[in-house]
Amino acid sequence: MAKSEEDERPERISDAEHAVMEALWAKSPLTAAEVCEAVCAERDWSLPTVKTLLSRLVTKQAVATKPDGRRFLYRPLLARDDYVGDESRRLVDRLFGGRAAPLFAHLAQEEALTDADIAEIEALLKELKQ
Amino acid sequence: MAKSEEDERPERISDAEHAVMEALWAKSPLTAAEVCEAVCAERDWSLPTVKTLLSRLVTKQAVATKPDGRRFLYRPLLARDDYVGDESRRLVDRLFGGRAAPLFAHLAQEEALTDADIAEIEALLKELKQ
DNA sequence: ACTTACCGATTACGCTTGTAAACATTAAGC
DNA sequence: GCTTAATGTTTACAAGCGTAATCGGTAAGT
Repeated sequence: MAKSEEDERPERISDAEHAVMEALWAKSPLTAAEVCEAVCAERDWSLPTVKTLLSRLVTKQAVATKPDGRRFLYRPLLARDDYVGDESRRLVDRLFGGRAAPLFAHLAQEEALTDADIAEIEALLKELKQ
Repeated sequence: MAKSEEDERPERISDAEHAVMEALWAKSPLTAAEVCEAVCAERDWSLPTVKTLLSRLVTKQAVATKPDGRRFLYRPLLARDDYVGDESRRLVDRLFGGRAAPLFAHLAQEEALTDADIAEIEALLKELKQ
């Protein structure tokens, strides 16, 4: 295994592509038509658009295909947790110098925190501290 | 005032543009050359690149200019807090259905929370709860 | 006054993204 | 067997972005 050079270039996933990923994370595998059923109404897309996005995601190795008769079944290769973690960290790094507390302060300030959020975060903190 | 149609289209700020904004948020007003001093080394940019980004930011009404002799002084029009708030909310909306608690769960999981963060968040929670 | 150096403005150019049409292939129905 | 409908592939094209060179004006030095 001396050769792992052209390997993992994490290739950012665009906004439109992300919508497709969400559909596949919600349920997979799906055909292109099924993905369209899940997202075309919401985003006002046509089936060809979804197909383009799916191919790009395949190229980016974020989605895998398995032939099923004449068509393909699409399945996420990238785990949602990984994606979400990467994106969150990117934001925190870019805007808050990598520290989460100021992010929290901002969300609190904007009243983006519900009571449930606060309770949940408290519970998490308790766990972290022990 | 019946006419406020061509008004505020919030025009997303790109990644490169954001770097320029950070320089201006750190200190302003600055000349183009001074902005370059602040960011060109880091991002490996040339002065013309910075000038392009500055013009685009002016077009997007995120930066204002004031003539100073033959050159311009650049100053942020968009407040950092507003920008940061918008971006944070966008992320939370897109990835966590608008709820902040799952974001924290993720950051905690990735050990992106330092002890200082935890202490700070606790203090904020205390304030929020009262 | 003439040249020079410094600026903003204009133009450039390849890449990604959003959005899709056109094309090719093939399974299925008549 | 031939047509049609479904499906992936190829091509398209405008807008945004990253990165920058060039142009044109003008203040400053000589």
